[in-house]
Amino acid sequence: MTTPRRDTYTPETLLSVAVQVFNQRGYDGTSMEHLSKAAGISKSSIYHHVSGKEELLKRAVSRALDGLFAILEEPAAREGQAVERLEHVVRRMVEVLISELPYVTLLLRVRGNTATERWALERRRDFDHRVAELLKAAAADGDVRPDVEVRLATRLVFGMINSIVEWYRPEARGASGREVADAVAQLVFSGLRRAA
Amino acid sequence: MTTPRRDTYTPETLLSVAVQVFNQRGYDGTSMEHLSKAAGISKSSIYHHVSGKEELLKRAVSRALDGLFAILEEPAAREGQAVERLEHVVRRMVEVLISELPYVTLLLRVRGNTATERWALERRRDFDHRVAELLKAAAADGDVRPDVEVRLATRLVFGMINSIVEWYRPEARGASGREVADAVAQLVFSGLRRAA
DNA sequence: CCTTGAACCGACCGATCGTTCGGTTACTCT
DNA sequence: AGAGTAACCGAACGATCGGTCGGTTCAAGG
Repeated sequence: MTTPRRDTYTPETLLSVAVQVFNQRGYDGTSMEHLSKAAGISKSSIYHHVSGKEELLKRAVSRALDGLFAILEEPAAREGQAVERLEHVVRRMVEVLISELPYVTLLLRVRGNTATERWALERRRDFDHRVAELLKAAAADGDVRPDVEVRLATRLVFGMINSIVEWYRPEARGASGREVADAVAQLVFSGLRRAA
Repeated sequence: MTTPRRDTYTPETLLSVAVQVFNQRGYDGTSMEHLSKAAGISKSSIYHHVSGKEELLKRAVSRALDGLFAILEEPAAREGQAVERLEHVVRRMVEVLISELPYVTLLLRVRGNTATERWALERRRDFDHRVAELLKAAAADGDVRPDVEVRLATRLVFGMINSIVEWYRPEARGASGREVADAVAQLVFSGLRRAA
């Protein structure tokens, strides 16, 4: 049994510091010196916990991707009408995005310069395609308006959801995750759903 | 009269190359070596045309910001009902974003590490506030649904519009700027406008 | 008390960063 | 032909990059 002896860093606690700095300065704009200053330990000490800068990135984006993919495994995302499953996924995306804000923020900003970043981009595309399939199915059911192209609508909806990371600040307590999810669902579906 | 003698670089033509590379690798992730390779001239030759890396960034974001602010000066953005002016600004934002795609893309990705980036962020905030005022006025007129908070709706709409830079590729000829603007207006306003 | 090992550090590595400098080339104008 | 100059180059600058190395500190376990 290894009990934590004192207040010291683990790869996880170090990650939470690193992700904050990454999001503030950008991954490429963050040096190990920046991280060491923010963490309050020396540059070399960071390498005692993680193998390097890129492992921190990998851990961060993995956490974000795991949270998103888990949504697709939820019962409400797998059973029922496509349009209902879609609405559930949209709402849960907003909630996960907010609960894992710094990690998803970093994920949405990777550009593909390293192998890790390209891997993250690929997994993101997979997820996007899975959601696009849902929208396509809802369109086939006739549950969304037919005058906006499915492909285009998917991208715009993703754009709206993902943009939340650009302004949502949990400490400001302006709106809870559920409230934001409600607003997004309102905007998305009152625009998407065929008028009764 | 200075006629261009041969096919040589000017600050403007060099900028168009640089912005492409910036958008592919990220500003911080782009070295002068990368730029020189992409431009086909030596690293030191770049300094014959521009004062350095940051001037390229400044020129790029200025061009994007000028395009956006010009929208607010158009007659249709200054006269008439607030909700009509808002719709015009939204449509024109999409069109400018697409016609100046690489420059706006770069603008939307700056993080604030340098003085130029912070200046760009500040001007962006100014623009956002101007548009938010329009939405607020439309809400006061009773022309948008009252059950979604104005502040939140503004951010989500901006998010949807700005996200276009993440996927729109002019060479693919999937949809013209006007077609995308139509789709955005459909989604935004069928969700925003009070049912008749 | 003494060994062990996690946590940490300063000094340093080769590589690369943005930038500068002293030229050379090649075109225009007279 | 000769002067002037825009466009360009290779070499090198000090600074900083991500990462390594040989330790030191200190609490836990026997």
